[in-house]
Amino acid sequence: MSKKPSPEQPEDDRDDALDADAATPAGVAARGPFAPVSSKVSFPKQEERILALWKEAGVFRKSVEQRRGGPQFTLFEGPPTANGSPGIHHVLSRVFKDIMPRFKTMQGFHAPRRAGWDTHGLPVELEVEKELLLKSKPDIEAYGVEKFNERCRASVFRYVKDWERMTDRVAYWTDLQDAYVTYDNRYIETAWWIVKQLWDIGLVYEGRRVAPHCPRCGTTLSSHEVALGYAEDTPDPSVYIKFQVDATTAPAALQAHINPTTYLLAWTTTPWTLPGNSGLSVSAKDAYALVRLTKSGEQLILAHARVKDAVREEHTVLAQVDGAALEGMRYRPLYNPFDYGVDVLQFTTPGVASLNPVPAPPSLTYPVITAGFVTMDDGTGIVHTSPPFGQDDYEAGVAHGLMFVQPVKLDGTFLGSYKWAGKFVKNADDAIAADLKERGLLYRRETIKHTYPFCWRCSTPLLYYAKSSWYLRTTAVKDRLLEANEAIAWYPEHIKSGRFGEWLKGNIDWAVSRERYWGTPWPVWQCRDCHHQEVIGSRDDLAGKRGVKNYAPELDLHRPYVDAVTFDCAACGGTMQRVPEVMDAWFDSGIMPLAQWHYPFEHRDLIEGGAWYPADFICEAIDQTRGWFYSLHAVAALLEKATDGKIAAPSYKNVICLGHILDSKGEKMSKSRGNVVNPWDVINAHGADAIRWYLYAASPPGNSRRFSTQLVAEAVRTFILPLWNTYSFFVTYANLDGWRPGAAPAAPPAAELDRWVLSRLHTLIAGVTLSLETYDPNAASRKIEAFVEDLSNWYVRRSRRRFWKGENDADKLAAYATLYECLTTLAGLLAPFTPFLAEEIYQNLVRSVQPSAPESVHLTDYPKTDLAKIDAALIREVDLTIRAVSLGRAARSKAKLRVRQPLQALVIAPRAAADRDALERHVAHLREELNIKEVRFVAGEEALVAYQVKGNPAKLGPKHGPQMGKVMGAIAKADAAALARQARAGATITLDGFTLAPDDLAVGTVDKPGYATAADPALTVAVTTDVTPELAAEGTARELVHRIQTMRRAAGFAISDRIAVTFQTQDETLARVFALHGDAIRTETLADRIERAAPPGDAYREEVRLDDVAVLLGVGRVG
RNA sequence: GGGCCAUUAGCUCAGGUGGUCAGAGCACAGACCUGAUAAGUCUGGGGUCCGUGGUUCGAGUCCACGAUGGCCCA
Repeated sequence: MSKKPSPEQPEDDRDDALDADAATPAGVAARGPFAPVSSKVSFPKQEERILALWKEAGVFRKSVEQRRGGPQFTLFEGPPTANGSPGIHHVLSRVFKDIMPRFKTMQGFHAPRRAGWDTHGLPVELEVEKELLLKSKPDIEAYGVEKFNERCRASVFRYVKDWERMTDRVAYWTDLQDAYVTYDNRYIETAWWIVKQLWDIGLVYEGRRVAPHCPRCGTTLSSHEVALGYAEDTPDPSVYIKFQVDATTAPAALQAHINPTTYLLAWTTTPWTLPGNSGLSVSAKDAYALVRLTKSGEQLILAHARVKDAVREEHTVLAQVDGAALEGMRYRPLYNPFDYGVDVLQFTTPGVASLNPVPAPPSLTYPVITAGFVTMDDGTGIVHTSPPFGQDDYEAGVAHGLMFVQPVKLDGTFLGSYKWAGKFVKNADDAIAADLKERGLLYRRETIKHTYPFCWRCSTPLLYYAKSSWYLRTTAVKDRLLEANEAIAWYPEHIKSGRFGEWLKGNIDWAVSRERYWGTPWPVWQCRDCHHQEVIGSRDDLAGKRGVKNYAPELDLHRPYVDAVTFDCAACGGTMQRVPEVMDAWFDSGIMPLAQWHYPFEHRDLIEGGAWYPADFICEAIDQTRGWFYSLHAVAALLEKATDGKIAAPSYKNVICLGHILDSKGEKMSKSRGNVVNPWDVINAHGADAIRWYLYAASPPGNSRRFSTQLVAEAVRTFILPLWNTYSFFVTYANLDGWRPGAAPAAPPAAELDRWVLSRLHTLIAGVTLSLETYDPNAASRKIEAFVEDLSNWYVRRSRRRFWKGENDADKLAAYATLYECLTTLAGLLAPFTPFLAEEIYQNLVRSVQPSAPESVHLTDYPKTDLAKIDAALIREVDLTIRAVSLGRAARSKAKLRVRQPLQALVIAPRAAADRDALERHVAHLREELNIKEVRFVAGEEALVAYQVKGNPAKLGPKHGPQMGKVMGAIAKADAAALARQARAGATITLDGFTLAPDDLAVGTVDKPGYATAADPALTVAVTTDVTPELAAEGTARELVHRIQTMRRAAGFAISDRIAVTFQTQDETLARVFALHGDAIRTETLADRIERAAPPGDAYREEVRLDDVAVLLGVGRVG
């Protein structure tokens, strides 16, 4: 091996990596075409330079534009809110959103991407309330809705610069300039249009729903807010109430036992809801008992299973019936609302949530109903039901046509003429209990502690309160929701029928209005006089109304401006005024497919032509199943019905549903815990590619994942650096040789190594493409990792001498062409994953020598598999060879024979004949890798190892007990090889009358003298351990080469410097090594001469010991 | 209280349809190799595959119940 003259490697970090036309750095006389690549590189700095290049050349725009005319690939951006700074979980979703359109673009799809911002909603209002120190809705109104909404509008883009910087820096390619914004008038107009379409076919209605309500703030709380305010161990009354039965309505089975003091016994922790009672719920399938209290003679009806806990006095069970039999039985109200001046309404048509006033009947009774929510876990199995309070109660009221008695005002105080009128509900509990006790209707009273929600702002207990709300009748399209879900490909798949499917099955109508300020105004106008209602479907619609006032074309459609617009009532001529509600911000997000284009007022072709509807791909975290995933799906199904299928469901075809990012301890990241990872710390330390690669490769996207900066650093070490080193290696040698890519060689390369790695490469292309086409970036990235491992640790290692040799023969050129193909193909494959690294490699390896090539890797086509280059058999053979090498190293290690010491033979005993044939084709690699003179094959491992068979006392003891000694003795005396063969074959062995199972024996192997072995299931590999004086001398010579090379480096010589070597030793054996192997040593170390002499004064010298023999070595530059 | 997911080595994770599946990487320890050198290779220790029952000739793998954690709902 001869070393060619070479320039010194530049140490500086290159600054012109991307500038293919830049002059070669001063002082570097590279003959090759490639910019030198330092193994020390700052990836974050390099990425910044690449960002600048993309920006300058407009690469993103070009990548989209050049595919115009290709099939469309549409991504819907789930709009984030920019009123908080982006965290690592936002990086996660941006990165997974990014990869698919990049991949599809390179496959020829036209994939325009449009950003969007979610700008409405309670979180925005809360931020502003906090800033302005406002505490309630009255506070906001006093401050002024106009000014309040101005502040909201100003705050939503507070962190938009941070978002844009992060988006740009992690290379999430999306059009931020043309982002859609949900507060835009055009966006709102589309929202109105959609509501109108749904209204016209009866999918919109006004109803009530039970919502957590803060009586002090006068507002509904979102579930998120409720979650903030739960207090455990809240004491509350626990009362058992007696409801007097109407004897004539009792079921036949009980009739005979009913007396005038027979009661239904119910339990509640909220006595203040009792005046609103209008029904008692029982479980149809459970047994109920009529019990007689011995002492008082009173009779109670309650669940049989609850008698023991609820009735703690002497009693007898008189009769028993199923809950179902109690249905329809009636009882007298505790408080007849007609006597207390409270409005009485009723769900007059069971199943319809519509309330009508009812007149007072001559004698008022309420019914017993059956309901699914009744359990036998606590209480009496009879549940006091009050439709104005509690979701279950309300639904039961609708289903059974119960009366609706609301004795409590929104501020939480009682109205009417009750003794406790004007009191706050919680303060009325005692008065009500006392009143019932006085009337003999209180059976028992205790106090319990349980978890109860309080307002997180003012600590007022929340009331579940039936409030008026606008609904979208999603239940009318429930079947379509389920059916269309079948057409969506979910990743991971379990979401489809699991979390999302279950949610759809339990579908209830969507309460879509909010009594708030900063949101899309609900487009219903109502007549002040006759309550006639109209929905406005567009600005023109509003402008054209008869008698319209306060409307102008430039009108901001938000509150309070839109509230001022009135027009004449078509029914009575009165004044039509907008109702006060705004829309749920989830509705904003759900209509985004149409609203981002101001459909149908503009861009009809984009939607109706199918380019922008439905989406091919969306991607968000799992918490969106009931958020955006649902709002999109629900809007699609409703619109499908309203447009006769013109806008069809589903509105998206593929979803990657991401798991959450947890901290390194598996806990949720939250500001209060202080365990939030700032994405910038990670980006600045390791780069965006590192964080991207980690997120793709570490675990399947649907799993929640523990995150730490440490793990990103690991991704750099295990993947990015090995790839970078391979690339750096290639550039270094290609430049030394002046190699440049030419026309691809027509014939397949002669070297098996080349054919092997290309076969691996093209298998990889097929695998990665398939994985990405099935939305599995995780599988794709793992395949790439495995390939880079093979490329770096087998192909390059095995090929190093081919690159290093002096002459530029065909073999060397083939090696260059092969490695070049691998690296440039990897650049293409990696472009959607690690866009910066891919670009760097592409710019230097392709653009620099091929000015006509596309100016960015992101403008190239995705690599395509050449099936002709795939040789599956060869891949298996090399895999076997790598394993044999690994075993050979293990065998050497066992015998403590370092690889620098040549050994005579490697002996392989393959189990399968085919493996022998395969390995025989690769003996050259085995010899070189293991530093072995010859490779031999033997038929069975008996030539290499002897068997040692012992009894396994743990197994044999229980079976043979006292006979153990005999059994062990028999085994010891028997033929070990024969026993081993039988045991390994899994046969039952009979020995001296004992029956032995295979695992009764412990089979060990002992290397035969002269061999060290290592084995895996397919191969046993041995090295000969005899080191002859000749081999020893050769080993010492190699050791000397190594020491001299190390000294060259320590002395700071250049790779190509020629040297003179001197040595001094007392040991004649060592001196003979210099004599015998002097030529080899000189060649390897680029030494002109070797002399047994003292080192000259200017030489670099070291006293070294080789196997306890001292030698003074000196190296000096010559010439 | 309900639903979905996860639980495999100290850490991060692989382990289609039950049959060498007890693995990889990192970390740790020891050794080796090396002009890709702030890389690389090999070896080793370390695990009741969360627990308990069940189905089966056979269970990380299927079923039931339970525990812990995450998420979404009550």
